[in-house]
Amino acid sequence: MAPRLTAKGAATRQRIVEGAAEQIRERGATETTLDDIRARTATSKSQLFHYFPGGKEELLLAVARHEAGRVLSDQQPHLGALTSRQAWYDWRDAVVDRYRRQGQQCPLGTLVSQLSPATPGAQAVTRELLGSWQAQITSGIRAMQEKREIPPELDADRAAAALLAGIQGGVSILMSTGSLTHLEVALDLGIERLLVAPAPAPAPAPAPAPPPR
Amino acid sequence: MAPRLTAKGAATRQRIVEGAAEQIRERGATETTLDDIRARTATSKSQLFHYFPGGKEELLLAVARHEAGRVLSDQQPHLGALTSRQAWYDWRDAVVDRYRRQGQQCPLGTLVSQLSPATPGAQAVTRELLGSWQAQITSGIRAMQEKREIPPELDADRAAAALLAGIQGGVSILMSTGSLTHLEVALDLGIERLLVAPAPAPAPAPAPAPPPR
DNA sequence: CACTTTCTGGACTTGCAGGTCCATTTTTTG
DNA sequence: CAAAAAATGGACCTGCAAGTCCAGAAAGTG
Repeated sequence: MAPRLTAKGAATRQRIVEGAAEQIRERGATETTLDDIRARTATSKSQLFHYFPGGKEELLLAVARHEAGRVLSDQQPHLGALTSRQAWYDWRDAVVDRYRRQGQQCPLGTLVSQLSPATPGAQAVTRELLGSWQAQITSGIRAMQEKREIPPELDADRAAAALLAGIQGGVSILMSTGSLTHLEVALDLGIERLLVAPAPAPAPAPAPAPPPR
Repeated sequence: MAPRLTAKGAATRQRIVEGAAEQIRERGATETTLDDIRARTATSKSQLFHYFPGGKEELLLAVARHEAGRVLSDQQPHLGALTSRQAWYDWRDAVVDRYRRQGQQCPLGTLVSQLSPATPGAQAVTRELLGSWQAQITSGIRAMQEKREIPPELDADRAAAALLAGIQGGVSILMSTGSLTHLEVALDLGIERLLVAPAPAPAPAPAPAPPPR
């Protein structure tokens, strides 16, 4: 079934995925045809189907995987080591920068929406991306809690989920309006909420009764 | 240019928009063809182009406007009167409920991504929706500040922007993974942050400029 | 150096969705 | 009620993009 690839074959396959990713970043997934990809990557129709027997859908899925990898790697090394206040601020800047550069193109967004709502493959890719992203934020929060830079009673999982949601929303607003401010605000306020109390002293905090719910 | 519509014509046009909206909610924008809409609304090809001379793009734009209206009206009356703690909690529930019911279909999301990234018309629709949404949150925050339920030094605009970003992100994660928890967490933590300090404030508090829009 | 497998080129087929056209019916208007 | 304007039905056209096919070149394998 799975034909083994030679070195040359692997290179071609790679070239196709990367070229398709570029094309999609520039023109959007719906606007991208197999012929566009063919032209840009200097390949023939048969090569496309040779490496992606499932046709366009399989190719798009491969591109989605490729782009998902980029999303996380573009945030490194900060995201992987959120162990100091400075690291958090650097990470924040890296995220803002990445999306400023990317502008209004959301490769992943358009991809998954093109792959129809709930293609199992597409869901798996986003699920994995979001899961890994959130896990790294969570462990950053835990690290800061151990250093007493974040209150230990805070629920790291929920805080990470909220922060990730803010980022996602900021990005999605960037896509649809072109404005970067929501992403910035979501990150700034989200991080500020975490790091605001550097209290090394677990002194008697006269916290008022927490609200219902 | 603009042919005046008779009562019958307006009704037909309306029927087309609503039928198209339903179809798109069920099957997604990319999967919806003019023939699907034709069949569902019992119209002919010429009617579609009679009422939407710009073809599919114009029709999709009209549907987008229609759906954008629904997004806000589904949050009323809570969103329009965030003037008590209870109103905020009710609003929160209304939002969660709306998207729980909607499930993994995001009419607007798929619509704007189908209308290509940055069609001016599509941008205008989302821009207006987000603007109005955020403005209503902002004035809710201001109202609570006047009642001393939210600290007056808090920047209402930024807080509203962050909250809206959280909601958007929660929805977008719901679309791609089917999980509602991020939306819930974003709302819960976002509101909690605002309402946490019910400080009754000292008497001679000089009223902070209450510029109610 | 045979010979097998993988890789490549590109012409061809196919289906379908968007869009056009015009004839006919219904409604409005004076 | 007659002329004009709007609404409707549905056949038809057209282009394009996905997918197929097969023949031939290149690369590995013994």
